[in-house]
Amino acid sequence: MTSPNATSRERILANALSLFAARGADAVSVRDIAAAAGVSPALILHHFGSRERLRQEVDESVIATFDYLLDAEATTASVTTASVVELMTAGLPPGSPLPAYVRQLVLTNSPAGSKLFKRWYELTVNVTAQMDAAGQTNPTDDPAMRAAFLLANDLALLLLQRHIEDATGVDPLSTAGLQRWATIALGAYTDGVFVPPHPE
Amino acid sequence: MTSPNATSRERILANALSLFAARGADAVSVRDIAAAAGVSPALILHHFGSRERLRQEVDESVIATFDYLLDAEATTASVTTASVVELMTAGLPPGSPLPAYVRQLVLTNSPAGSKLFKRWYELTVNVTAQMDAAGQTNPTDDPAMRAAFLLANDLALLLLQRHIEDATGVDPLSTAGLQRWATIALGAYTDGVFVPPHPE
DNA sequence: TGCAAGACTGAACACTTGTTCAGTACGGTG
DNA sequence: CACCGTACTGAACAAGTGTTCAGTCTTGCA
Repeated sequence: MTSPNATSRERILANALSLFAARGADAVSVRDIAAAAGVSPALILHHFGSRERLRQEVDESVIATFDYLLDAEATTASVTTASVVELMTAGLPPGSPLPAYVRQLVLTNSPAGSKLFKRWYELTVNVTAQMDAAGQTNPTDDPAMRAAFLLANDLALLLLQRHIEDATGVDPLSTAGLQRWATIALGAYTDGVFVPPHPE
Repeated sequence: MTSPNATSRERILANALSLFAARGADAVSVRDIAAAAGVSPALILHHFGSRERLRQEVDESVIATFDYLLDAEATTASVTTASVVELMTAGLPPGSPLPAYVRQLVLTNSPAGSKLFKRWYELTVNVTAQMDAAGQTNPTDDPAMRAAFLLANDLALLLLQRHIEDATGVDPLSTAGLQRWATIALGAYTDGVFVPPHPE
């Protein structure tokens, strides 16, 4: 899980991230993390002061990772889909605990979750505004709500991953699943899903 | 919160539901519920045997409520939007803790959450299949994934309510907010959001 | 070599948790 | 009336929690 020559501090952080992601931060004790990292519980308090500060530091590291991913995306690739989920699956190693951790962040009332959502929302507003200006979207008189709609739908895939996998039999975050999902989403957002009530 | 002539057992159930919905079931102690219901902690164990069985009973009552709502919807109204969120906001009293509880259910790995999602998924599959047969939808070769997409987008509104309210300034589950949201959703699903890459 | 600073631990602390249990109050039935 | 079952409580228990602390081991610098 962690490279064996990592410092104890780094091992604590990495294992805390994994455990928080898997079970939710409130369900993980200092002793759990200590056992996973192979250190004594007291060492965690020595390095981080309190359980809460460890949690905050994990939050900050996650936010920093996303800042890095967004920067990398902004410089290298062109603006393609502006999908947070695709950004994550493309930029993170396959077994990364980060998607699960983000799920926990967004669903609890943590300030880090609010920060991430707010950042993604502004990104969505900007991208859709650019597309508006380029004439690539159908006009709307409620761009704020439309951005929220698109972002929420994007995150829904992440939040409901398990349930969607249960229902359809395919992990929607796998390569194959994501492709099917993206096909549906793209089709829905361009051609629509329902036919207009007054055809002609 | 609860009618004063309700039995202690009913008061315990109602207060447990509210507290579970607000904080998440794992963050609520037996003593918390006892204090809210105005009884001793031991009485909760007397009526329900264990904390876990109380939790299960709350889950069952929530599922029963949704069964009732779905039945009522099926008999009275015609199939309009098949939106779970609209079903909830229309069929529940304004201050109901149920939406928040469902959020908790769906986010944790609880069997009750899986049960609800599976039920809603089948409902979505059926409704879209009917619309397919009636020629009210654009054709797709992946109806299973399309149903998952529509359902996930619907639930996203519920799961991300707080964040959407923070970002847009409007509670998307309020009457006004829901109307704006529905307008966006309907427009997106009929006319599309993005213009096709090859216009003509 | 000596010493200071940091990494690190085991044991203990005060507290909260779910649960048990003996016992009280009460309401209906024989 | 006596009796029994049920609702209900206060006190206690064992286990788990975050945190503290005195003390050991190691490392690098004077």
